[in-house]
Amino acid sequence: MSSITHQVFKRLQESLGPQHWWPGETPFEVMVGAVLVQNTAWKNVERAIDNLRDAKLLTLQSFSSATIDELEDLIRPAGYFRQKTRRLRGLVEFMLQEYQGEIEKLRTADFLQLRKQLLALHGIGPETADSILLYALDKPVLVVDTYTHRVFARHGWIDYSADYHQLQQHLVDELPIDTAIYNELHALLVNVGHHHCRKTPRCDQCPLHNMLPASGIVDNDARREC
DNA sequence: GACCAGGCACATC
DNA sequence: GATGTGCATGGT
Repeated sequence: MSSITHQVFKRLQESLGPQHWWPGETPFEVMVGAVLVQNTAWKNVERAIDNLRDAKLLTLQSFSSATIDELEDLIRPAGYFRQKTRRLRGLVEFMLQEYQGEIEKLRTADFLQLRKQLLALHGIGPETADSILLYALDKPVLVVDTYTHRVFARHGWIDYSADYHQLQQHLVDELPIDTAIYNELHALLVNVGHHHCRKTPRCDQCPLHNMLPASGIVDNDARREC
């Protein structure tokens, strides 16, 4: 018997197809994007990443030797540019200090240990850490976000008060441990978040639109959900 | 002009 | 533990 979460995954996958995430070329670029996208539209992140690429600063080494002023100026379109510049410099500094700036050493480390180290950095919270682990380093870690919370809470599949870890654990418990599934599921949920849940709430185009809450009772919030 | 976007840290009660 | 606020740009 298939869990709700697995049904959601299959349904999204069937209607939306492969998502080809993360939209970034190198592990370092993925990490930069993971920080820059914090509470920000991806379009704005793209501008900042393009700026960094044009300035040849999309490598760990060049990024670390650039000046703060230069980085802030290039990162500006992504918003919160002073904070994000400091956060990225902190992340880069960490990787240089603890892993000699070598992605391969990050990749071969114990990922649960690495997760703790990332969370200890200023400005790296659970979603950013998990995005780095999954999308930059291919670790079997499921990323959850506000869209995930919104969809699952409004359908009554989890409690509104569930925190990041509770939501993540619930989903993982209902899925095989599989990096490819984690990769696609998060991407698919962001996709529906962008195209349905906000712009056209409760539309019949949404892949999840007629999936009923666990209780069978549709509350006002769930009614607004796709 | 208001509201929002793939968070996070910090203050206050 | 819950709730509120600052951070900042660009699109709708």
